[in-house]
Amino acid sequence: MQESPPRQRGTPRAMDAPPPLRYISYMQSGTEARIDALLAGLNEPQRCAVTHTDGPILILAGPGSGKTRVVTHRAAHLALTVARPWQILAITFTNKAAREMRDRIDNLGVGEGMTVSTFHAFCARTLRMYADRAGLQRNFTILDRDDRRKMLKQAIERIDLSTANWTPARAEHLVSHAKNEMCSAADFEARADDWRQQQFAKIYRAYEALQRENNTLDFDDLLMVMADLLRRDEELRAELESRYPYVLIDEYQDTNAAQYAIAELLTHERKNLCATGDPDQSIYGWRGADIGNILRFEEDFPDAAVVFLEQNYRSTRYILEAADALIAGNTNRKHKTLWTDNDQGRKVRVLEFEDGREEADAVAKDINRRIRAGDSPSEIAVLYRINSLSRGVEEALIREGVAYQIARGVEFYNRKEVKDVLAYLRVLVNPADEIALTRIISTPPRGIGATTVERLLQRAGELGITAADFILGEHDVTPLGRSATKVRDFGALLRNLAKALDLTPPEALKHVILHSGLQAMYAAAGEMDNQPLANLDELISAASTFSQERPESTLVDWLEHAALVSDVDSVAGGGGPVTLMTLHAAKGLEFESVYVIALEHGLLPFSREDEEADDEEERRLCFVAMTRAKEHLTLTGARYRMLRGATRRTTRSPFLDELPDSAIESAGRERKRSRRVGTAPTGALPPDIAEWSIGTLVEHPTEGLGQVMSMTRGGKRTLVDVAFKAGSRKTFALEFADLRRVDFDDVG
DNA sequence: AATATTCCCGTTTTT
DNA sequence: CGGGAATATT
Repeated sequence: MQESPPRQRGTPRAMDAPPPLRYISYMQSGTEARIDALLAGLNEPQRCAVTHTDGPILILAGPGSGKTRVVTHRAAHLALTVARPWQILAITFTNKAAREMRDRIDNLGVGEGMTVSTFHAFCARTLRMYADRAGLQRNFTILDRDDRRKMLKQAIERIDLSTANWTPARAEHLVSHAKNEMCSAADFEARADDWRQQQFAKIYRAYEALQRENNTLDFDDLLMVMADLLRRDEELRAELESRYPYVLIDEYQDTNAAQYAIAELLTHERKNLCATGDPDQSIYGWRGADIGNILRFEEDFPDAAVVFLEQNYRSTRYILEAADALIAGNTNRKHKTLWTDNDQGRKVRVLEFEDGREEADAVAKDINRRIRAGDSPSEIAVLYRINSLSRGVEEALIREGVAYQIARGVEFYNRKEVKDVLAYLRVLVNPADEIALTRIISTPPRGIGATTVERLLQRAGELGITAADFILGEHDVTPLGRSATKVRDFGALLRNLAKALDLTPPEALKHVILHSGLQAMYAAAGEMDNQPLANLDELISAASTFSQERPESTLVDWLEHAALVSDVDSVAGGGGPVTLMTLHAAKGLEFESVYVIALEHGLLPFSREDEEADDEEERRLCFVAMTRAKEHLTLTGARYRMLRGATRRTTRSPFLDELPDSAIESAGRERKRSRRVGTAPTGALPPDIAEWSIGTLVEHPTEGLGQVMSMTRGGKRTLVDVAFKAGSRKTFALEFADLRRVDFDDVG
């Protein structure tokens, strides 16, 4: 998380009322020159977005349109005119985005004191600060996905439901979904209208109870509880709004109901909400993101300024044309007219192969060829829909001798050794955290097994205390049977480790790693694999960095940081190798050369028999992938694909048929006879007749710009008569014609 | 209580 | 096919 400390020297305390906004808008000398510098080199809509100050504004930013630049310059502009830096709150989804934004604002030299944070980090920090008002204990710990599953499993067992019908994964999905909608267990129970939902309501309720007993929150709780608190506590809501009169939310298309509520509540009076995003890049619907939030913005915030950033600075014309044609197939969107001044470039290649191996070989060879020709490996990426597709490419790259990295393979903080240490710290900070306790009680193995743990938990339950309190409190351990002394020894160990609570995060880590026995355990295994110990060292240095950046931070702060950060900052260098990653992971990145593989029906667009696919989201995903490419874009597929050990015949991705002939060059499988938009096998694309009328401006690949002179609606098709600027006049069947609507949307 | 074995199941995953 | 988790050994 890139947050500023809550208070900066020389600035008012966090909760002091800010000076009246108009009063501080008097500019200091030199400010005008700095504003000019901020605006230099911006295009017209970008400038609009940057100089807008009060009231709601929606910045619809196409891919490669310089959004981050606009957002950072806008924040800087606010700080130079109507606001003080510490009155600005910028919220992102990822830590990476937060860091980037903070760095770039810092470089502009006016960001001192600004709060730049992820949604989750902001909520966690605020909830801890106002724990009493939120009905929480200040030392709550944050559950990750694995922990949450374990706890759900306990919940299911506790209410004696068979886990066969209720897998923790299934329950997790439902709980997460409910929380994203801000639906508590009680709410869910109230509206459960069949037996199955009632069963689930019981699980949810039991899970809530367990969380309370363990003094934990899961990721979704951070948002839901925060939204709920802001709703209930008007005084606090108003306090936060006056603390942060200017709020900026990035990637707004990815907000869920809880995040939407938070955004709305934080800006309830002043409406100083700046939302940036792109509905066409909404790819997290399955995680609860509601694309409707951004599409409804103008209704939710009447009088909102709307700025379209449509000029693309990233990709060649061919790439942009292909991507734009694809996304035009969606109906649930805000129409943008993407354009670029960049060169036409090379056509998008569509290559089809016999099988996955051939495909992977060809991709690897092509990558090798590029690198030999002098291209930088770090500017090359291979993208795929599902992780299991990486294997074939990896093997092919190895055969070719090309170095690669997989983005977000095993996340650092998810490694066993890291979670082990964190579990120790969690128990020290929050003894009620039973998930962490049961993890460390036999890590390293100390002769305490499942049955002993069972008895321990039962005995603690009888006494009405937590298991950790029982162990720490030197209670009578005889009811635990044979392993009683082992438990007593473990209690002594915990008391020794508790010294870590008075140390700085890195020192606490060192203390725990050494005295818990983890050091010895991993050293013994070190003959085979010394990675764990190296990772622990890295963990310590990450904690040191954290401590240096925030000298006043406590162990609780660092644990929170660790829970909300998925990866330590790797040295991002230009000299890195070829990158392999999922389409989702590629969002926000760009590469000179991009290969998107496995464009096959069922894989991209992804679908499963039992679940209905969201083809529009899949199309957005493909759009996101294509628009990562700056110079070269290659789309590949295979006639036969081995998946989960079985080889199957594939069907060409319907998305390929939606790309305009003019922008692609194909090789491989025979093309389908008709590849026109209107007859794409998805059936998703009968042109929206309502969007066409006499006078509509159109573009044709060979004829150029034109205007609809008349329309005739026949039985099955609609004929349009178009007069072209070049002088010609032609009649087309709208369903089959390669006509594109040209729009001139109002800007700002 | 710790280790070997089978068996089961399978998207994407910012936090 | 391959990883994780429930189950069978020692």
